[in-house]
Amino acid sequence: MSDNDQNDIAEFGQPCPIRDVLNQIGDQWSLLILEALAERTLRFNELNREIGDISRQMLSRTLKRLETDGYVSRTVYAEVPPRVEYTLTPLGRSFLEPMQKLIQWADENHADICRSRRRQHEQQQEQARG
Amino acid sequence: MSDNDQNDIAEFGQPCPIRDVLNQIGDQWSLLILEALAERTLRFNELNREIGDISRQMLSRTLKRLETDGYVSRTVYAEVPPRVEYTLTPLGRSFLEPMQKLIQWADENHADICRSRRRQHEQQQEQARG
DNA sequence: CTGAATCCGCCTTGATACTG
DNA sequence: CAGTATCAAGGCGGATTCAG
Repeated sequence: MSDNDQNDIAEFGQPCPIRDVLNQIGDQWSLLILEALAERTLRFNELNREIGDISRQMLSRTLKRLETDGYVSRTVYAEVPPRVEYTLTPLGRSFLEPMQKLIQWADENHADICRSRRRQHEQQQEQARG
Repeated sequence: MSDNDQNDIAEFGQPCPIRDVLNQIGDQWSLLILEALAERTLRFNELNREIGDISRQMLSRTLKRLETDGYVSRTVYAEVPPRVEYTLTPLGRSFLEPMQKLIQWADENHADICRSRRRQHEQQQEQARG
């Protein structure tokens, strides 16, 4: 598999930390999952219902990656029917602290961003007509 | 004209603020550009050199989107040869404040994440052999 | 110098169906 | 219940070329 050391960068992360982190959690679903798990431990299908519009496919993949990176821990109970619980690790929990600041910023400034988009869009329209 | 003419939701933003923001700046280059501009105002080719491994194509695209969203302002000087300067808007500057916290977190925890990846990877290797 | 336009490969994502 | 396998589609990013 990793017969050479060149693959290590690809497998174990870029040298730039923030780029690596953003690549991992900047996708469609990771943050939503982490926030859902911030409330409480959840099972697979509970997460599925909680998020609503995620497919089991993507939920499974994203959870696996979050687990690989150490944000989430996965516990399997030897029961019938099977039960698997997902919960935040300390790392995942600590990640949400700075992220909350960013979420707050997004909430406060999203309207401005949309306004800017609208304005730029209208200017382009005018230029197109002019 | 543009790469694609999308519908209003794509142009003016998703209803969820943080998802919208992350989709915009969570790409390969946006954050690097914002950080470069946090130091000082830069011209197009200065940015190109500063970042190093970005193509002019992507630099142009990303700058345009950052301008559209209001993070960056673009000033054209009527000179020969042409000169275009990019600088952060107040919005862009305010965005970097919470983002700095996240960058700091990434710097501090990146090693842990890589360690976790390595460990998970080795466990999978063992399971494959077992 | 500062981009825009075009073409193209890859990766992510989604839909669907199947397994234990 | 908790996933995995497979296939198809679209977006992202890169290389190259053209333009003002």
